[in-house]
Amino acid sequence: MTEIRDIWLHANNMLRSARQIINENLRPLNLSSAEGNILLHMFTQGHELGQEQIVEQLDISKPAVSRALDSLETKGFITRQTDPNDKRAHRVRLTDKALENGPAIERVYNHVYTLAMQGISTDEFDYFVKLFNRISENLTREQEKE
Amino acid sequence: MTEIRDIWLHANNMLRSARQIINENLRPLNLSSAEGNILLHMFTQGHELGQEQIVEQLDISKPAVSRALDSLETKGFITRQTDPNDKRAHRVRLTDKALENGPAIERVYNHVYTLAMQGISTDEFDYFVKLFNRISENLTREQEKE
DNA sequence: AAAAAATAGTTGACATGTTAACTAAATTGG
DNA sequence: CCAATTTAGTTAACATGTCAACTATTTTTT
Repeated sequence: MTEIRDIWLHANNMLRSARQIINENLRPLNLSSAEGNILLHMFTQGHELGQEQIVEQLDISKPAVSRALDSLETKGFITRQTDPNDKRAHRVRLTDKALENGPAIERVYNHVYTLAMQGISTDEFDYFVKLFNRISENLTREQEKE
Repeated sequence: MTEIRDIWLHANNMLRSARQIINENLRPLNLSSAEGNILLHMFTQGHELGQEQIVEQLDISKPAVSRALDSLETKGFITRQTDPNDKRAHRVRLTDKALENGPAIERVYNHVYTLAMQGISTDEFDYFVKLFNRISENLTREQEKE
């Protein structure tokens, strides 16, 4: 019998497994999955972004982004500069080091996505995402009320 | 356009929202969601379980279960006794206090499940869980190889 | 039966996230 | 134009989970 609670088990399991695979495959590059997530986003969505944009687009809290960027900066994958038009804001930019490693990093993520989708058709996948979106919105909407 | 990466966003968002709602609603009972998850499981799956069973059935690591049970024991919701047939193992049992609060706790979780499933039919839901199960297994299988 | 391997649970270190409280800068509305 | 509010980012505290290493038993192998 299908239990609603199974969704939580599956979701947790999917995220944990993916994170573990990503961490393992990023280790040779001296990157964690939290850091890789941000780099991947910047490769595809913009080589220069404000921190606030990263927070919003990746839907992660400001402190989590702040710390991941600290670490990425120390490791030489990004730079942070004060935005001249708004001295509160930081422009985050990918370094050459990041760009050189871009293809390798993208490969790690594509590997995981390919694995996850084995045996699932595009139609099925689209439907799945659509349903997931609805569930996710159902909860977000309610939660904002509280 | 539907992006594979959206699944991760939805999954994270769903789990976070649900956790926050549950935490808020369990707070008056002096329980966290990590603790509530275990109690809920025991209400429905067995008022007396070995720790190892909890680990397996909820798919959470041994240390996480061990610590949540420490806290539940301190708060008086469970007791732990050494299994007479295996002195390594602990029998975890719900206390009267837990049983009294059972209906309230179940209500919190049912509320979240109901919210999440708003506007989604049973058929859609079954299909969703089936697909999720496949994705989850795809990753678990691979990850075990590494 | 003794040595070796497996199992149940705990502890420590750490990964990744959150909220709350703060600073500094920008914006707004009286 | 300036007091009040909002916004970008950081820091501290903590929630929840992981893995690695440990203890204490039990089971298996020889």
